[in-house]
Amino acid sequence: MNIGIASEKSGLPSKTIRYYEDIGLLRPARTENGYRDYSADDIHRLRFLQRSRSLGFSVDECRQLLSLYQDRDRDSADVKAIAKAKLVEIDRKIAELVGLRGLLHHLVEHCHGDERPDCPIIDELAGEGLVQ
Amino acid sequence: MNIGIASEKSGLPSKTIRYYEDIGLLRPARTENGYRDYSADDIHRLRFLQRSRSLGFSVDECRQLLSLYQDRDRDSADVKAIAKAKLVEIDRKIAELVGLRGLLHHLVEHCHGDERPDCPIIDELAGEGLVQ
DNA sequence: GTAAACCTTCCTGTAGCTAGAAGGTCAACC
DNA sequence: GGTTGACCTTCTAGCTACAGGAAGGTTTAC
Repeated sequence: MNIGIASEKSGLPSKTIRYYEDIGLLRPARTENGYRDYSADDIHRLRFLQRSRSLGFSVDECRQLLSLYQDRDRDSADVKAIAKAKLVEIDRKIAELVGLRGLLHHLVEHCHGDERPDCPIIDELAGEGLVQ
Repeated sequence: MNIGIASEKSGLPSKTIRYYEDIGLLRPARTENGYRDYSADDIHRLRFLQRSRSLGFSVDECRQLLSLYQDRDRDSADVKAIAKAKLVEIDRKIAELVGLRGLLHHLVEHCHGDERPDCPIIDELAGEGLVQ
C-alpha cells in the first residue's frame, strides 16, 4: 500500500506519516522502486497513533502506548497509569483556562468598546486595573 | 538598569527579554560598555508583556496590544476586539479539553488496572472499543 | 590580583509537524 | 513514442516561544 492510501486509511497526512517514521515510530517495508509499502498491521498502528494523538497524548506517550499495544504480555495497570497522569494534566489545563476565561470575560464586559481611548483591558495589562 | 534587574522587576527571564528585543518588541538603550539599559518605561512595557502573555495572548497579539497601549489615540474597540477573539478561542479550547477529559475518564474507569493484558484503553485506541 | 557575578553575542535544540524544492516513477491518453 | 499529471522520494527550512550553553568581555568585592 502506498503512503497516499495509508494516509487516507489512517487519517494522517503523508507528511506526518513520514515524520513518524523519521522518529522511529514505525518502519514500513519498501517496494523495489523505493516507495514505502504499508501492511494492514501498519495501518492499525497508524490509526492507533492518530487516535492517541487526538486524545492529547504526546508523541512520546504514544510511543509508550504503541509498544504496550504491541506487547501481548502487557499489564493493563501500565496503560492506566499513563492515562491517569494525562487526565490530571488535562484537569489542570482546564482549570487554568477557566480562570483565564473568567478574567478576560470580566475585562471584556467592562470595556465600553467604542472610539474612546479609555480601556480597562489595557489598564489591567498595564497593572493599573482593579484586578491585580 | 541592567537586564538582571529588569528581569526581577518584570518577572520575565533575561533570555525572554533578549528574545523580545530580537523580535522587535522593545529597544532599550545601551550603556557605554554595551550593556542593555532599561528605563522605568521599559519595565512597564515588560510587565505589560508578561501579563498579556500569561493571559494567553500570543506574542503577535501582544505586539498589537502593546502598540495600542502606547497609542494615546487608540479606540477601546480595537482592544476589545482582540480580547473577544481570544475569549472565543479559549472557550473552544475548554470545550475540546472537557470532551477529551470525559472520554479519557470513561476509559480509565473501565480499565481494571491490574496485571492482566486486557485493557479497554488500548482497545479504544486501536479502534475496537465501545466508543467509535 | 583574582574570583564571582554579571553582561555580551551566537549557535543549537525543543515539539510536532508543514511547506517547498528538485527529482524519480507510473498509468493513461494521443 | 511522447507527454501530462498524479504519485512518490529525499532534503532543507520554517513555524512558536523560548531555553541551554559556549566563549568571551566587564564590574565588583575581597
